[in-house]
Amino acid sequence: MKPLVRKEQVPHTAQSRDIGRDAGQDLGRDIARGTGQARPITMGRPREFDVDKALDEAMEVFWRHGYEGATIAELTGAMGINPPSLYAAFGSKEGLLKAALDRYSQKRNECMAEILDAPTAREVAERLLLKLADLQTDPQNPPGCLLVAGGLACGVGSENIPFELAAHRAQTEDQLRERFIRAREEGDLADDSDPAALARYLSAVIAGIGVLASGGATREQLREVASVAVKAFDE
Amino acid sequence: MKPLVRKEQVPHTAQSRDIGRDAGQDLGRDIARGTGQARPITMGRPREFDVDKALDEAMEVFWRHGYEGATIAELTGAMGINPPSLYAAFGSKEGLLKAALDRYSQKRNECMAEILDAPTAREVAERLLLKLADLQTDPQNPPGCLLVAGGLACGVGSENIPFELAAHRAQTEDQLRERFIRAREEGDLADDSDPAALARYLSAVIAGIGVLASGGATREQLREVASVAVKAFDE
DNA sequence: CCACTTATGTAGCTGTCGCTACAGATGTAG
DNA sequence: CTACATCTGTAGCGACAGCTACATAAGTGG
Repeated sequence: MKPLVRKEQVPHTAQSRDIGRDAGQDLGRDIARGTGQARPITMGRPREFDVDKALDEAMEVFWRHGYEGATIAELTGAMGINPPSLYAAFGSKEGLLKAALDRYSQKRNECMAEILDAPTAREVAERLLLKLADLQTDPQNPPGCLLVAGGLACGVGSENIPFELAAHRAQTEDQLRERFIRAREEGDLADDSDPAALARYLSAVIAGIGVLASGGATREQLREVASVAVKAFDE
Repeated sequence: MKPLVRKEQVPHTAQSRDIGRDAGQDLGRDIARGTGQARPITMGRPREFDVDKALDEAMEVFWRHGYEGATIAELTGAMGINPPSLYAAFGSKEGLLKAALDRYSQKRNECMAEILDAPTAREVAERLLLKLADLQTDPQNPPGCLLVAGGLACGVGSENIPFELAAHRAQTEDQLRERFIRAREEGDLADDSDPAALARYLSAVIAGIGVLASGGATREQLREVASVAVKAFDE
């Protein structure tokens, strides 16, 4: 597992436990950021594959097999590239996961915007859970949620993966907490309610739905779960 | 990954997708069942390690690192035995996991008995969630729940692991559904309530708590989640 | 044209994975 | 005692994991 550095090398193995950061220090040019903006103008041979398309494929592999279950061979196969291209663009398997997670969260945040626009806290919860019930049983992609199925517990040498996933999950919880704080200020939620607890509760239900979906639950079953879950907002 | 059978051998690699079953066909004598009953009397050299103690150690390793993240070396190290002893007793890494899961479920069912004895459905839910909030943050064992952290998505060659875990999770859901059906018959739950949906909802919250715990949530935070979650039973 | 920079494909490296052959140890059955 | 059956430790098997050296291709800037 030890990165087997032969001579010496820029230590991009520096155990960056700090999770909020972007991908590691630039090695090569810059760790390809899959934000889709046309690359300004660069020197050297241009990249021949579309980073975002490749990330979508990698995301699917991680999603279906988890971080440790996804092999470089399978990833490169799905991405349509060879290992050196992967390592030049993303630095490492972990770097690739981080990039895929960023892209995953980005897509997720697009949905979140309109969900958070719902007029009441209860309606935010309802829209969110129903939306996720649909997304996590969409035959278009693997069942469940990448942020849960990616790996809650990993072997030695991949200890930060679970942290990475947890950090991305926390984003949603943060957004919900902020929204519920606002809801309380607006009188939508009772004064004695606890926005943080509500957000954490929803975060748990979201994760739970992801687990059920991974286990093969149907869309209708998850929708029922959502219906029951929002009752907690009715007092 | 392919089990690399050299000559020929009893095909205990038979992809036993049927999840309800016991460990594979007997190879050697019998796949050690960790039920603790004194082994009646047997021939050959007696086993020198305590199967249940060893299973407890293996359980902890799977719990902390997941199925794929747990290596044979780490497992045998924790169990205090060498690989041949492991394989003689449990057949394979997957067989060991199954045995550990059975032991996990067994312990869990002991708790469940008194929880299901609670007088009302709501109280069942409350006791259960609070109990799990405590268990999953018990510093005695890894955070979270083995049935969730063990692996929701695995690589090729370990496809049945997630099914295995899901089957064990379903046990709890089944128990809850039965209990809630009884609750409705007793008038404790409304006639128009859906015991299956309530059980599935609770199952989701349980899994969600496991995910939060894996991510480092504190006991108090999980207890708050439990408090919010049971409100869904208040109508 | 020539330097320089970066991406690509082939081939292969080292470490570790799950697992096992084998010989010796330790029990029961007769 | 001799057979037989099973467990245990040492040592190591083949397969594959993540990753990279190297030569070549394909761009930029002068």
